[in-house]
Amino acid sequence: MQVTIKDVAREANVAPSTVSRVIANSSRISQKTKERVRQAMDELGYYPNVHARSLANRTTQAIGLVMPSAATKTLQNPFFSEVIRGISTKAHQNGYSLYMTTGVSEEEVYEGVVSMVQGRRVDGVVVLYSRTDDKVVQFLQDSKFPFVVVGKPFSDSSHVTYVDTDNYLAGREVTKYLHQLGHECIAFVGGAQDLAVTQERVGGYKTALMEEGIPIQESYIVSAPFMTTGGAEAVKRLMSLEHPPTAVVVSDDMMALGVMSTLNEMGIGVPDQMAVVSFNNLFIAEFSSPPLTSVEINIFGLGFEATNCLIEQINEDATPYGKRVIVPHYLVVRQSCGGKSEA
Amino acid sequence: MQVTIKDVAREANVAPSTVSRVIANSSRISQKTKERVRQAMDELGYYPNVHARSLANRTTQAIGLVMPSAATKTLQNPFFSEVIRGISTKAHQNGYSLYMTTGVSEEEVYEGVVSMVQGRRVDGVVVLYSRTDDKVVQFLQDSKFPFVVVGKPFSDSSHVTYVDTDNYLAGREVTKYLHQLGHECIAFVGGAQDLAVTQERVGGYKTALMEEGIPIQESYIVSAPFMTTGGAEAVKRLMSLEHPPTAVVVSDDMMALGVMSTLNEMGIGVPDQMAVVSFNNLFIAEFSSPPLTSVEINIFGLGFEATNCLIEQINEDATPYGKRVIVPHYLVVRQSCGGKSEA
DNA sequence: TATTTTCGTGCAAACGATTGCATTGATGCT
DNA sequence: AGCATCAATGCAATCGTTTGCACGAAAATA
Repeated sequence: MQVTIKDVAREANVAPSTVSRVIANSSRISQKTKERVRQAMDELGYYPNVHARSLANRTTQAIGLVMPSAATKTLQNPFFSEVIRGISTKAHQNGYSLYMTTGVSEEEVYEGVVSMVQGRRVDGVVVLYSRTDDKVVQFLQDSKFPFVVVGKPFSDSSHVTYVDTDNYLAGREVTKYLHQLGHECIAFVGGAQDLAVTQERVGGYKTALMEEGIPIQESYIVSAPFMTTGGAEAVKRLMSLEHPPTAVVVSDDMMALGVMSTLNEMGIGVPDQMAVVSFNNLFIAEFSSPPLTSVEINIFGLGFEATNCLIEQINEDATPYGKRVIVPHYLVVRQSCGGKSEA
Repeated sequence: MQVTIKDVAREANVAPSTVSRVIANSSRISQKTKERVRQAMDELGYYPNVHARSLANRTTQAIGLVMPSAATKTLQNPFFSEVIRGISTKAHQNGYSLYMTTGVSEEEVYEGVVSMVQGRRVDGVVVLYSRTDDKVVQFLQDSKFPFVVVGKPFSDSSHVTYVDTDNYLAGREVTKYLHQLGHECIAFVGGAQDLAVTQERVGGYKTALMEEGIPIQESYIVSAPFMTTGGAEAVKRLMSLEHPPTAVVVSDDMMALGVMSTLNEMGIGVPDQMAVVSFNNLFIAEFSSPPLTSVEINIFGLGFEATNCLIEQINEDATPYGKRVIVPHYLVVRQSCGGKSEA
């Protein structure tokens, strides 16, 4: 069926081992032989069998992707497309390809990861989320398998390498930005509470308020599942308060879309009656109306850097100390907060 | 290092072959032995090595994904997240996992596919686009490798199985819809011309005009690369015509966003001064302003069905006749065309 | 010229499973 | 009791590479 290394060897009048060395471009083979073998290779249309190769040298040239358990819903957020784009770019540059399993339940995802690791299907793993008490991260750490997480891991974060945005800082900055625009009643709408992002961003938000001498009101802090629809409920809850806020920090552009759409239905104008600022600066931020003021966090870069770290980790055999990479962010001012004048 | 089948065999006092048969749940092994072996397996924490397995039984339980060459830009369109979501769901249900290579040039993608197929890395392939004269499809067909394309393939489409929307019909329907709303000057803004989608949709558009007795004006048909930014140029060109259109059919929601945003800048109101209808019904359609009237094409379903066909094809050894699956679509009326009254 | 290095290559044993065929002991049949 | 049948398991070859080691010839050294 398949053209094997033996066929090539026969054609070129050498031993299979020689062919193998030619593939690896070993310096121990003479130029002349190399050429002869190479010619035989493309005459026969030879392609190495990946599995035989992986089996023999215990390497796969593939990296595994771990998505949040509800892969189903989650993949809808362009965040993931974008981070995968970053991962895939770097991976491809280094001759790695991508491998992904999905699962509906958290348990399924975990099983997927285990069999991917134990089954030696990949050389390393990048984890695309980070939540409290996550079995996956724990497992990877215990098995001393190369991995990096996008986002800040909880447990023992000093020993795991991760790449992240400084979400705490970003949360603080945007809150201060709103305050500078004159807002005193600033609310926060966040995604799932067990996600690191949410916690960091809300932490920054609180700090900013404190620093500005504004009391923190728990009723101003609402959280909802990470999608557009969640925004609706959040808004309704906020607007039914005795003193509704005049500005809101939303933890994700997608959710901000939901928030704005609901505000619109309720006849509340953005930015006149409510300022909205959010995070991620997805392409939709530019085309919503009004266009969203949002924090550009360079999602592509997160994926790219993560893969970079992972590949480093795969290549060094020493289990590395946890390394952390912070990808810089900046606020992109559009129209959802008014304050166009602000730099 | 790794726990192998031999370790399990030793532990359970049987031969490796018996363990293998237990894994495959062969009926030739007695219940008693099965249990003993299974116990040994999880005592030792055994996981089969995927590559050894693939090598021996010439199967991988993995499906390859082929993205358009400019994977880089393309992945930004939520279309791909969504179709992958469908693919991944079905794949996972049947114990397959996903494998993707990417490449920046068309040539790189092609090489990726070839080595994925010849290297026996996957059992089948789903191609996520279809353009004229595509080497990839040609190659897959020549190698008699199981594959299915999402979208309508050009060459010899009778022999390749594909799943698609009836884009021709959809194009015709939306055009008629606009006509029913009273529009006579209807333009078409499409994506890359060598994509099957574009051609089909514009075909339907033309047919509808003919059927309604409206002459086709070539200047009303513009095409631009498949993203938001392309929309801007298209609009400018259309609005500088002597008789600008009063309605426009846009080939993709993303592009429609660009179109609407440009119209907005130019002070042209939607839907009052320009009706806009588009395709795909991405989540953003719901949250744009005004919310987009768009054709729901069930992208998830496209991916899901495609994978279904692929798996069928993998399991039958007979090379199947090209099978075609058309996933139904329907118009979701929102506000970008006005005509709320229309059913 | 004899002896050590170096260079280029081949041999054969892994890597960790699967699977056709042989083996064995028990059972059924006459 | 003798023989065929059958169920349960083991043996060993195979899948297509890689790689440590051995080997002969050529080059370098003494």
